Amino acid sequence: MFFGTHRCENSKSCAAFTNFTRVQHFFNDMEYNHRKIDQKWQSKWAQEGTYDASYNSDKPKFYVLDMFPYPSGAGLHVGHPLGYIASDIYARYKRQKGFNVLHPMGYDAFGLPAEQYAIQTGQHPEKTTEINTARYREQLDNIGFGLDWSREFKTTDPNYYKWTQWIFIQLFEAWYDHSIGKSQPISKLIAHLEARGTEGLNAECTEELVLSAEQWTSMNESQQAETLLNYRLAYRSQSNVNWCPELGTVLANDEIKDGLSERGGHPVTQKKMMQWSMRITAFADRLLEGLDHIDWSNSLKETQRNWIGKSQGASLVFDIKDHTAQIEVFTTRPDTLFGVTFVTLAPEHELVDILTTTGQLEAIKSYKAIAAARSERDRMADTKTISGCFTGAYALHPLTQKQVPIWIGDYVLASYGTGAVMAVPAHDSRDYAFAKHFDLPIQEVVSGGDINQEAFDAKSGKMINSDFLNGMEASVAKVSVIAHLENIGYGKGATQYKLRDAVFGRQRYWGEPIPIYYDHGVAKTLPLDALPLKLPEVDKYLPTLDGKPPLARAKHWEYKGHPLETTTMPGWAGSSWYFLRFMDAHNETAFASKLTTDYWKQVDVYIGGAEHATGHLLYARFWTKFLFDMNFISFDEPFKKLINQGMIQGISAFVHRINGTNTYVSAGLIEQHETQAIHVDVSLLQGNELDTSAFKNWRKEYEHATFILEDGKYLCSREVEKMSKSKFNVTNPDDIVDKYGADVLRMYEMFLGPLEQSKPWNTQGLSGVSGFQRKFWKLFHPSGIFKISEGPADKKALKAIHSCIKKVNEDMNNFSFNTSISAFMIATNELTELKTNEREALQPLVQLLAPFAPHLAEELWEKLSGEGSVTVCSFPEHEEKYLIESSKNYPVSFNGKVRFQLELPLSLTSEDIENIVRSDPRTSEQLGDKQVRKIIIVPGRIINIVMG
RNA sequence: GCCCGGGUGGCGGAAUUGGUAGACGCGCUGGAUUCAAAAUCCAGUUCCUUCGGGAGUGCGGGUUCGAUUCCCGCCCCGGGUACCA
Repeated sequence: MFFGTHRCENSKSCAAFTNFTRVQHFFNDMEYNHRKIDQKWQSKWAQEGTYDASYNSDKPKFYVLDMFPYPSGAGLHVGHPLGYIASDIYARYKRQKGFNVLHPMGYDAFGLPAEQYAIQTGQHPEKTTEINTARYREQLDNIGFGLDWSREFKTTDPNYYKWTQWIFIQLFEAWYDHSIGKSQPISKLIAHLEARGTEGLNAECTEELVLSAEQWTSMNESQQAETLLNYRLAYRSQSNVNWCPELGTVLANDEIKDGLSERGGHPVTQKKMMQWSMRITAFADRLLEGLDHIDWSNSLKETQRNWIGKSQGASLVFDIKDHTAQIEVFTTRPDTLFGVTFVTLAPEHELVDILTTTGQLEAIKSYKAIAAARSERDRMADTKTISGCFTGAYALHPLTQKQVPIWIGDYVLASYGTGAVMAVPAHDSRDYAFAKHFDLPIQEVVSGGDINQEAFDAKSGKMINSDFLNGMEASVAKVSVIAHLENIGYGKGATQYKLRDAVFGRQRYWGEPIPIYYDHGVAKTLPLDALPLKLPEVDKYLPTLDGKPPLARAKHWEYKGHPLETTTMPGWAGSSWYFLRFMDAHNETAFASKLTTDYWKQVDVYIGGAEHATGHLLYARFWTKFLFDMNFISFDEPFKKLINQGMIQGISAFVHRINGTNTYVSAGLIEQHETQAIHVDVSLLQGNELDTSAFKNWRKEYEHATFILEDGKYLCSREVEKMSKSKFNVTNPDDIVDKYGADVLRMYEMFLGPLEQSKPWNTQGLSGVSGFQRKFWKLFHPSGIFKISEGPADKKALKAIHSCIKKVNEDMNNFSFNTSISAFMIATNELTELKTNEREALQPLVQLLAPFAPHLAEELWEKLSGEGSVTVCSFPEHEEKYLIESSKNYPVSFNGKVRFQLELPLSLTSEDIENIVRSDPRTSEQLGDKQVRKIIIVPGRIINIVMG
């Protein structure tokens, strides 16, 4: 030991000695100086552009991408970088494996929080976005990511959203041709209409139109424009929104709490509004089918499948007594048609007002008002409250001509299917509950259940009470009914999707302006040279007094004298194609050149949260397929492999205030009092113990707090929650980096648990990883000074290293980084014990560790005089010859319970093993007076003796 | 409600996918070192136990020589649910 010769003679000189040792630590290698080393390598990487990618390379390409962050005002907490660390490790691994790696980063910066903040403070969202992104960048840089920052952009950069707007225009100028299963330019549709009208047209549309060529050509410009909107992929139509009259704006479900606006607590109602939408439903089948060819988790694919919600059944119509109109319904159970005892319409259904009889007018009107006050989510979730109202009208059963009452009920949603259902209470639970509640008849048509007790929803059984279907199996009846309906002209087989067209317009300021102007009411797109259409200045970020969106406040919001569109694009617009922009981030003449998109192609590995399963991930697939159809890119899925990282949760701390007092009682004593739990900042705690004086200083309201202690301490109760500033349970990565270094943060985040799982953050655990790194460093500095031996390494050491290499390689492919880190710890512990110091053993370990702890690895690599940067050295592969075992310590079980161990050579056959086990004295001891009934031997695994 | 995850010591988690449950780390306990503390090192640490054992992977069943792992039925927690990102 370096300090072994120094002896402390008396207490006075000892203080001096302590100071001396600290100075010594600083000046030699004994302690790993993370501040110095992190800084050294981070600036070197930045200087040399170590992570900048280039598309012309003879190496194979590999594209690693993170779901880019929304830069919130709170800055990053330790939960945010989890996915970035994982992707960084993988990108570095791929680089060491000889790939040309693209790993960029940017910001998804449009969105509500910045707008809300702007409304509150009057500060321009651009300004706060600027501040927030700068802070994010600083925090990200601290962690030592191997990111290509030369490609950085924000979705709010006009140079970026210019191309978001351009893609919108391409969507506007396109339609979907089902006869070839592709998007097509609108000019082809116009040519078709001119030549043949709608004859032979198989296009995705809002409403099925029948037009002759003459009818089309005789239309005026605005009629033609209106007609084309029926087909365009970006189009305008009426759709339902949450309208808050007091705020004069549309609200997200997220902004509504218990039916009232979160801001101000005003009532919210459902309202129809003219809105820009995207015809994503045209792509439903391809979005479904494409899932079979991408490497995403089954759960995620399943979520998308359910969201798309393809169901097969029949579409049929009911005549209405004394009306010419018909009610169209979609059903997945046409076999149960004879069991229809009523028809239910969504309260918003367009026929409701026409059908309602005078006697029912008042009742229907007030029910509609009640239904409008409920959000769609409430209506779906609440299956216990049953409500509805009879319209007074009757529908005629298409097969029996029997009259069935027409009801409205809020369990039927206007946005799903046709907004009307044929109710078969005997075989559908929701219909059953409705029928029971309103005492409507229930007619059984499939045998097998007990309809007095509950609906029989099973899709199999024999048909009864169903005329010509009687005796058939339900699945056969289904086919038979559809054929019959087609014959009589009352229906046909149909496929229905739950997926709805995506509403694209937002009544907001902080989004991309939609590049549309209105020429005498006709929507027209801006020419390319007018892009980007920049966000205008406004006096306030609020709607106008007459309820128009904030952009309507802008002066001269017009193009060549024509008014511009005032809604903006949703958050998902910019994030639907950003992965393409990273391939060619500074292109001024195209969203990205074909050359670069052809080279980088899909994202090979995409990492992000599961909360984007149906939003972002579906829209990005949709836009990719569209751009593929239009030949702008040559692949039709954006993300080949996708990993969902879990959340890092915070462990919140609570103090317990005795109700109505300013006295706080320690957690163990709360049962004796009536208390309220209050969040307290976790930084005020040491373990679970509260620093009461720090608490008093924390906030004015606690200045005069008094405490009831237990064992002289004030203990807080703890709870795992989402990590969030408002819960005072956040940990800032900067603090960890400062105290332990970037590599410790990186490794600890990975060590916490499986990447895909949620797990709570516990700062105490850092010392484990930190200890590992010191130990690892010490292998190279056995007596405080760097030293490496050149001779051959011990056999045991080589075995330890090669099993570590093997494990890490396996884990790398499964993204199982937590187990890699324990493998590193195990190897380091063993090598420490073996006092291993040979290059043969230690150098590969540095190469292996480089993706996880790049700063430490670079420093050691330099000391080892490795060639170039460790970031491009090869990644080690294990050699089996070091791992071969000759014997196995068998567990010997009796009836499944392990009773003793038996060390045996692995070369033995089952018979040999059986003979040895039978003759072992411990076996007869275990057997007692029982007989061996069977012996199960799995060579290399276990021995189990069944006795009895 | 519906859809998708998850549940293993005091805590985060591991377990070759049916074969010794609790690797690795934290915490805790004891010891060494120290005037003392930090750091470091060593030992122990699922629970119960009459020290022979017994129980044990959310709960209740089942399949199997053997189940954390497979099957059936529940309970609890997290995410999504179409204008949060």
